[in-house]
Formats: sequence, C-alpha cells, structure tokens
Amino acid sequence: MAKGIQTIRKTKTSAGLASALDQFGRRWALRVIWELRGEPLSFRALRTACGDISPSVMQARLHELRDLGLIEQIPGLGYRHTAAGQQLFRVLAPLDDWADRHL
Amino acid sequence: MAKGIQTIRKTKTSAGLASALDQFGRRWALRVIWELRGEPLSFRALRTACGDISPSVMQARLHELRDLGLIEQIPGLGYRHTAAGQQLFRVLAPLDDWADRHL
DNA sequence: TCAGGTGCTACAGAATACGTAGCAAGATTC
DNA sequence: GAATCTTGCTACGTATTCTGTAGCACCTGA
Repeated sequence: MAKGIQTIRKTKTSAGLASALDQFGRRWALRVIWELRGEPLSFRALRTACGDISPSVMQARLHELRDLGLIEQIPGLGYRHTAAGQQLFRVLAPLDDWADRHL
Repeated sequence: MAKGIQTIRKTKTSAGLASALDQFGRRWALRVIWELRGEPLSFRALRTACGDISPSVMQARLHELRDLGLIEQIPGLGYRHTAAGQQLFRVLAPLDDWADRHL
C-alpha cells in the first residue's frame, strides 16, 4: 500500500462523541434506548422486549444509562427516557428506515 | 410494583433494526463508521484514529462491516464507506451535536 | 395464606476484547 | 541490490464482558 493514504485526520473525533460511541458500543445499550421509545417498561418487560437477555447484563446497562442521564426509573411505573434520552431517540429514529433499506 | 406497566408492546422492533442494533452494539463498530467519514483510511491509520485498539478486534470489525456492505477496501487506498455506509453516517451525524449537548 | 408478579443478585461457563509480538509483502532509500 | 520503512494482517495469553440459570425479598390480589 503506497500513495494517497491519509494518515493524519484534519478534524479529530470529539471526546464527548467518542465516549458516547464507547457506551453505545456495549451490547444492548442502543436496543434498550430503542425499546423505551413508547410507554415506560418494567425491568422484566424490558428484558423480554430485548429477547430475554441476561438480567445481570440488563442491570448493568440500566445502571450505565441511568448514570448517563438517558433513562430514569419511576417507582411503580418502570423505566423511561429522560429528556436527553428522548432527544437521543429522535436522533436514532431514522435508523429504522435505514435498516429497512440496507439490511 | 403494580398497575400501569405495559408488558406487551404494540409495535415490535423490526428484525432488520434489531440485527443492526446488535451489530452496532459491538465495541468500535460505530466508531469505525464514524472515523471513515472523510477520506479513506489505511488499516493502521484507522487503528490510531480509534485510539490504537487491538488489531485483532479491528480486523474483526472490518470483516463484519464489510460483510454488512457498509465499508469496502480499495487496494492502495485503504478503507472507505460504501453507499450504504455513507447513508448510515448521514443518519448518525446528528449524534455529534447531541453528544455536545448532553454529555 | 398462598399464588403470582415484581426488581434484582449470584455464579459458573462461554464468548469477546485487549496487548504485545511478529510475519510477509511492497515501496523507498542508499 | 541490500537495508530500511511501512503496510495489512495473524497468533496467543490474559483480562473483561456476556450468557444462562437459579433464586431471594418484596408487594399485590385472591
């Protein structure tokens, strides 16, 4: 491999986006955000919505997403998006169309 | 926990989107898509752009993304988006603003 | 009281990621 | 034309993460 390859980027990836992509690059993280698009879901409902994933992993993702301020737990109601989480979902929403078209 | 919890979703997550979210829920998958936004990058340049990740993991992600038809390898040039990959990046692009705002 | 649901934890085994070293092939330099 | 550099990529031992199953404490309704 020889000429023409760019080795140095002009614009680097921002630290915020990098950490976001790192968090989202964990199994089920994006899926959880997606499944909470409608009404609040209980821990177990969320688990079955994701195809009965391991409760320990679900617990880990829920903690992380809560720490990021993307979801919140309402006693007696279950889990739902925060304002930031809703805006993230709005950003992610076009993925549905994209997946239909390209996968 | 008692009343008001929805256990059954009205609209299920499509299989295409589910598999997409599954693929993207692997470490560095989204990051690789993101780093290829500009000019083509060589294997090693891509690796340093992602913070010097393990070459075996990079190799695995590149294979998977190639199998999905999102990136392609041009001999002498490196890796770059396919048409589908570019459209995915366009969908993902607003994440940058979102991360700035919320993280 | 008891059956059923809830959120959540424990733990062993499997899969995945990491970090480092290194190889073969092509270009570059001397 | 030999040495050097850079390329894409592989090997492999270790560490982290995910999976699958079982089960506990709590609450609700019958």
